[in-house]
Amino acid sequence: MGHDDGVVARVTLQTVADRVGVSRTTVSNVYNRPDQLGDELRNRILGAAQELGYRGPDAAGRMLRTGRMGAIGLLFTEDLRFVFTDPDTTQFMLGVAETSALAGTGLTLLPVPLGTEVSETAVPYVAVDGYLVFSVPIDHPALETVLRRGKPVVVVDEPDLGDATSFVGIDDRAGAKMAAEHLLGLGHRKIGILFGRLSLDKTPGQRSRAEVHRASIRVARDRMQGFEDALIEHDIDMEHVVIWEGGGNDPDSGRHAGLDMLERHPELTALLCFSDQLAIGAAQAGLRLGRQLPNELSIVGFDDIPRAATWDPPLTTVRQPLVDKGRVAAELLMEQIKDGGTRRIELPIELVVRASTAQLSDGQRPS
Amino acid sequence: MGHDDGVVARVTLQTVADRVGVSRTTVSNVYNRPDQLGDELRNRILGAAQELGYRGPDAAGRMLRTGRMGAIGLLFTEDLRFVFTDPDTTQFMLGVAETSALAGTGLTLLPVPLGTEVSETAVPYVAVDGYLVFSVPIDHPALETVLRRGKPVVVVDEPDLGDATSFVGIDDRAGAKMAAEHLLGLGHRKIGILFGRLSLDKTPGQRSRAEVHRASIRVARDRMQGFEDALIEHDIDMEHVVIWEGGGNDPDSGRHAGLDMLERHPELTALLCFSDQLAIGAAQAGLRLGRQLPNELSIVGFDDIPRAATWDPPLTTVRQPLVDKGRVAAELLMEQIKDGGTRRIELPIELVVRASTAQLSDGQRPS
DNA sequence: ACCCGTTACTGTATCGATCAAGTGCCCGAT
DNA sequence: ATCGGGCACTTGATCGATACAGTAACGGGT
Repeated sequence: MGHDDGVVARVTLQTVADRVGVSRTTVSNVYNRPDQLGDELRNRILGAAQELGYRGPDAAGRMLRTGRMGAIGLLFTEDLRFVFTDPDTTQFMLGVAETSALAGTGLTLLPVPLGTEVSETAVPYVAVDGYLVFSVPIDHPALETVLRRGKPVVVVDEPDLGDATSFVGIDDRAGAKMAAEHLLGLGHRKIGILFGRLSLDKTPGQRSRAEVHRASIRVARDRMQGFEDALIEHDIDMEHVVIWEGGGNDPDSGRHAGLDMLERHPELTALLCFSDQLAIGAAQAGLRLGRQLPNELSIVGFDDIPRAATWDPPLTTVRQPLVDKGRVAAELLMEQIKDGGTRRIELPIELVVRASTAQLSDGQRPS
Repeated sequence: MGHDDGVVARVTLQTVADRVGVSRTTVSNVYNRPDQLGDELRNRILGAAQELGYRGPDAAGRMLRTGRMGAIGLLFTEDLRFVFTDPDTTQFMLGVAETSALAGTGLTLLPVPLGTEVSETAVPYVAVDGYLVFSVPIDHPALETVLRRGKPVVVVDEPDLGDATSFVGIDDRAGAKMAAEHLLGLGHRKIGILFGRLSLDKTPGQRSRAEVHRASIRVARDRMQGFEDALIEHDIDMEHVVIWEGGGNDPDSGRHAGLDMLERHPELTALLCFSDQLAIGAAQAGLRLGRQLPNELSIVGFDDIPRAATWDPPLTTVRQPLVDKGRVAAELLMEQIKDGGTRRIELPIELVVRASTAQLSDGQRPS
């Protein structure tokens, strides 16, 4: 060995090659192109490898030469807990997992919880061929780190970085408009809007229209636009629409925010929720306050997570294909790793009308 | 460049070093030991790096030299769907994720679904410092592949490979004995046993005692032993105990198997289930057949997943610390990566009595 | 003036594998 | 007898970075 001794001599391709009396490359071929060798020699080499305790080609050496890492990185800015708990995320992951399994590549989870220094995570150095960025606010520091590495990147939903990366998302504005139009069509006029989070700092509470338009989370901004498109068309005075930020995208946040909203604004007859998770919480809040669903309070969600259909009452919602989103995102990444090209894909959405929304009843009409 | 040209010249440490007029090593130190340089030089180098578009040290090169990959691999033999869906697994993952985040290492998911060739997955080549093997049957081919790489391995639950690897598990035999003793103490004598899966080939149906003892899944064998320990102490004739294999570890399998068991053996007054997931299914089956729980049918689960406490009726179960299991497993792996030592850790278990079990009622007693 | 420790850097020796090109040989076709 | 071509293998170059030993310059203490 050289300067750094002290270790037991490692067994490498060369060791095996020397023992058998062939070249390095030939031994390499045993593992990578077994068909290029005669049977007899291959078995002889395999035997020697076994005997010497050779463990197969070293990952680092191979990576250095080939430039391929055999794994893709998944960037999350939530607590990793989220990945395994939040239904939108798990659905998405299912799609990613399917594609990556098909491609025979590993899936490296890279959680960067709020408050963690990016440099203390594996993000800057981890061996991956590309990154999947899942719904990360544009001002998150991990984003810069990932971009700086210059590897292929696919962004899902957030943020939109133009042609530098591939992008998968939906037409959030149109989806939100559908949801609002549905409620307006049922006669509702006093409609509340419930967001999960508008930016990285998450204090729950009422928000002004302007604040929402300044949100750092694009999806929130776009959906707000969609809601407005419909509401303005129906001559609703936007300045007086009740808007709330729940602080998180989970039923608990939805319940708390829902209680606040409905207590301070009992005139509301319907709620537009940013997600099904929030909608579920809001529905609980409605019930808690003695409102019958959907007759005394209509609720619309977003996403169509599995639970939406089985909830009581089943949620009216805007369906987006979450599993497909994961699948497509992973496919775009593989594509980009292979030929470097970036693409944008917009997945279809659809209004799913279930039992959580109803015609505005006579009793609810302002006299 | 050399033989394989055609690429735009890459920017490496050397490029930057040449530009600034320092040595490669000094540039390396800018990234890895920033404190070893004077401020002025560091900034000059950083400036040049920026200007040349240097993206920071290459992962492959670094790995080759240091031998550290910065990620750990998680081997699963189930569909990856399982990782995000099965509550036992997600709880476990939470613990793993916590520890790995603390250590600043990536988490590489390596699903090897049944029917997939191991060589077509990333398992044999992926860049990881060690593997976490989660409940893999001893005869699974992926296991050999992992072991052959000679990296640190921590096995969780299954299989027990002795001192070659670290091991985290519980005393399954004792846990099962607790569960059985609880039912026996309540007066039950006609007790059915419901397993999820005994080996890789998963056909549901009734099983003999001997078949269970030949199960390739150690946990199943050990728990069977524990059940027997208690039952035999209470003079139950083991040859006539009804044993079922559900085919999977989910509520659906539990429901189907539960229906079969109770229809063919209506004399059963209690069920010992391999997991809470199965117990939930079995409870549904009991209700479907018009049995009142727990008065007309007692059910004991295993694991104490979050849902067990909120199920109706809340499940009596044997608690094992699933999150801790993940945490401890990851810690043992880090330890082994650092100093090579293997250890065995047995986590504590505890019988949690809730409302799914009741005293054998008079009506149930054989006349 | 001398000793000795520290700081800030340089130079060299690898780490292990793969690729592109080349070599020798055998075989059938001309 | 010669040529072309394919097979089975070898040679030489290279991927990018870090560990470690070494050294020049500096400065405080006596």
